[in-house]
Amino acid sequence: MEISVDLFKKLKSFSEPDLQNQILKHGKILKASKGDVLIKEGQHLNFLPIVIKGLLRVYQQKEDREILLYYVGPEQTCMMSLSSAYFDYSSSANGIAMEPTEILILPAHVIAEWQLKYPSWNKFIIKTFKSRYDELLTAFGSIAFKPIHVRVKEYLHGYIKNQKSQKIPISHLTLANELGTTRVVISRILKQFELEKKVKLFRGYIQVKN
Amino acid sequence: MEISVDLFKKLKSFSEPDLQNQILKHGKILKASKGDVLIKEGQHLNFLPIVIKGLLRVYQQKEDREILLYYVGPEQTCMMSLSSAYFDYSSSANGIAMEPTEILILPAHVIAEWQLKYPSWNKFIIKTFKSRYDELLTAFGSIAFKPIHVRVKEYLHGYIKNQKSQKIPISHLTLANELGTTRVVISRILKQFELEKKVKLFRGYIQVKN
DNA sequence: GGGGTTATGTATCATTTGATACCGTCGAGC
DNA sequence: GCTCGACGGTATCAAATGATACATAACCCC
Repeated sequence: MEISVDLFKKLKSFSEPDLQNQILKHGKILKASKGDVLIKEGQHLNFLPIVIKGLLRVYQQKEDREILLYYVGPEQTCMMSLSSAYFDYSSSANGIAMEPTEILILPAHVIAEWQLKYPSWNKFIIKTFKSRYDELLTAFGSIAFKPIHVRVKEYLHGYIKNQKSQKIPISHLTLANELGTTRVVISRILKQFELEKKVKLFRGYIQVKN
Repeated sequence: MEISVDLFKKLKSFSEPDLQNQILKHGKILKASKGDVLIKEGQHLNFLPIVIKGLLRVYQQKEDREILLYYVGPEQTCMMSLSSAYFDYSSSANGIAMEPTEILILPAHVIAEWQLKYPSWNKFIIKTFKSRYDELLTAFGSIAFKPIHVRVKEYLHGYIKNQKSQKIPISHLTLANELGTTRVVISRILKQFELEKKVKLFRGYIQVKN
């Protein structure tokens, strides 16, 4: 698909006209449907994807268990790809579209030079590295020190804080995959929370009280 | 302490003469003794430390448990400080000198502009971000999916691979702190390994067999 | 050699987490 | 209505991990 200048209404991080021209010249737009797998573990990536609209979920997998690393929302890019693109490494995670998602694709060979030429690009990259690192560090601290029921609680609270809604549309199985555990464990913990009047459980969603 | 040009024999990453001059102009050398705490959780850092000689250990702590994040060796810098220095955040980990260590200290306000001016500096930063991220990701995967005895085994093998020695000078307690668990757990696992003829245990060190 | 400190061995017990199995319910689609 | 698959509840059991306690041994320093 062709790119239009409208793009930069959505990607405000890239302010320099020169950079915008470069992006228009080298970039492509990709549209992904819900459920499309965009990145696979072990795969070499020679492009950098920047989400314009929608949401990607990036996670690690081991046999039948998986664990969330982070989400990539609009104006963000994916750490795995960034590493791959700069250093020709392969990805160590999987990425899947959670909803219909529009992605700007930039070829790896152009972005290294932008790093020096365009301050806003540079800042974007550094910011991405830092925020992804912080997220991962937080997750690491949680999994190293906190019991699962606390992580569940924090997940729920994190959700309602972001979405401003007490109603969390997630199945027990999905929640288990976010936290790297199994469905039964989650069901048990949620049921306990319900007995403690902290939540109310429904099919397909969880209502957090007061 | 004053800086001399000799420095750049040890820090080969910084090749541009201009950058070297900048470093000479703004940098200071700090000497730390074994056990000196250089970074504390929550602390604001307005400088970036680059290790010249020696070793720093960076770890997270929670109550009486701790877990290793990474080591900072010669020619490397610390992720926490990097984040702090670029974004004026506070550190979310602790850093301590493991041996007598010499550190180049650069004030935070100068490094942001170097990022655009000096390609070798830029590369250094990106490389640091990437390798720290990869380390953390590996650690995260391990702790999420692998039982402790496997992590112990991998720690031992990682050590002998780096140090080319089958003799690992570490106490059970220290090893427990590297992996985020407790001494008794480590003793139990190592004893099991010994019964399986995989290692031989001594006071203060572990001998890995064949 | 004595005294204090650190390192290690080990037993016991509780708790957390995970694996397995089975069942009932709900909702979509026919 | 019926069927099928996803979802959730729950019981049972096993394994991993952690907490506590105590004993012994090695080492350091004086």
